[in-house]
Parts: sequence; C-alpha cells; structure tokens
Amino acid sequence: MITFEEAEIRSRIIKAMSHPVRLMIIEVLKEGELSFSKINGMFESDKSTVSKHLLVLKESGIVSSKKSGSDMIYKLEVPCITDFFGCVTAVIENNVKRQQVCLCGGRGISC
Amino acid sequence: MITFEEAEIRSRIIKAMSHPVRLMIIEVLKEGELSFSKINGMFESDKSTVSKHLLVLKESGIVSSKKSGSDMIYKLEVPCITDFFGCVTAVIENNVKRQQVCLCGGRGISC
DNA sequence: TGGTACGTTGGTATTTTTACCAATAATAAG
DNA sequence: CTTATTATTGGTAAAAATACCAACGTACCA
Repeated sequence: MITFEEAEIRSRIIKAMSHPVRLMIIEVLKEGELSFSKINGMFESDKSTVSKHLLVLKESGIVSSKKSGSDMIYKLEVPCITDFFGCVTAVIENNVKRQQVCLCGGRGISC
Repeated sequence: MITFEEAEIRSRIIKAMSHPVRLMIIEVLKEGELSFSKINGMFESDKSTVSKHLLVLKESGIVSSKKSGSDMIYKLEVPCITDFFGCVTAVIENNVKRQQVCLCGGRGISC
C-alpha cells in the first residue's frame, strides 16, 4: 500500500492540474514552449490570475520558465502528463454509457 | 485547442483525484472491490469523512458502489486511472533531478 | 531621463473544500 | 419488536483555492 505521505506528494501534483485554465495551459504547452503573453492571450481573466495559475504549475514541477528578452517563456517539463487525458476521457465516456447522473457539465445530464 | 467547457469537465474528474485519501482509495481499489468498512478501516478519519470522499469519487464516475447484504461495495470503474501515477512519479523524480525547491513533502527539499 | 510594455506580487473578498460531530436511514440479528 | 450494525446526510467551523484590482519591479526604447 502507498503511504499517506506519498499520497500527499502525488496529490499536490494532481491538484495542480485540477483547474480548467491550468489544464488548457498544459494542453497548449504540449505543442511547444510559449511566452506568458501568448498564454495570457488565450484567456479573458486578469493577467495576474493567469500568472498565478502558471506559478501553481511551476511549483508542482509540471512546467518551467525562463526569461528571454522581455518575455517569460513557459515549457511543459513532463509531457507524459497529457497521456492521462485519454483516461479522463474514458471516465467521461463511461459516465455517458452508464447514463449516470454525473458531474459532466454540472447539470446531471448525460454529458 | 480544447474548449473551456471540455476543460471544466476534465478538471472535475481530476479534482476528484486530488486528495491523498482519495488517491489511496483509488490505489487500493485497483486490487479489487472493497467494502466501505474495509476502506474506512484504512484511515483514522471519521467514517463520515471517508464516506464523503467515496461520494466524490462516485459522483465523478471514477468508482461505483453496490449494496451487498449490510455492506456497501465499492469498485474502481476506470482502472486506467492508475496508469497515470507513473507519470506523476516522473514529475516527482524530475523535481528531484532538478533540485527544485519543490512541493515534495512541502518542505522545499529534494523529496 | 522619462515613458512604455511585460510580468509578478500583495491585498482582499468570495467561493470551495475539508473534517468533525450528531442525527438519520436501512438492514441484520436477537 | 427491539437492538445492533452499517453507512449516509445535515450542520458547522476552519482551511484552502480562486479572481480581481492595485502596486511594484524590470527591461527596453525614445
């Protein structure tokens, strides 16, 4: 059995992924490095909000950043992260199949 | 690009995994179905707390439950979930390698 | 030197998550 | 029927996550 301490470490990384904006950032960084302003341009949120999402990803070790001129460049450190999305999709599809009153869309419908 | 709506759906499932107790439950359910009392026995938390963790997992579609006599039996619906842990471990090991002041152990040390 | 673009940090209000206790519902056993 | 056993639900308090605005630091340019 996995220890609670090990589970805590893992959960910090998973928690870092558990926000729609951060998932979108991970997804887009899979295609290659991007500057803050490019990432920021994807969202309507305040830039400070986007900056803090990137900090969460960085502190967990999922992304890294480096300065390049006046830009800050973000990079996905561990691309295998996105392999996981296939399984997440499997959960979603399974929910549809079982007609579960699930969280998909938050409306208790069949996604 | 993934839409924000799709990212929201995914994030609900990932958020359901983002707690040490729930990760441990997923891990142990990979070995096979278990009753509530067996799962509850793994933790020192109040049984209501454990029950609510199981509810979170159930509502996300990660586990399912069925009544058997006086027991409630929990089952991992989507075993591929645990494949992901390998990549989470890769993140952790990468953090060590980079000597990052990371979140591992919450102490800013090399895990 | 002054101004401008870029990104982070501090502060705060709101929402969400979490954990416990107590009470309830459901089933089994005596 | 009464009493245990089993698990969930309601209520509440504390902690964490989230988003915004404002202020700041940094680098570049005129």
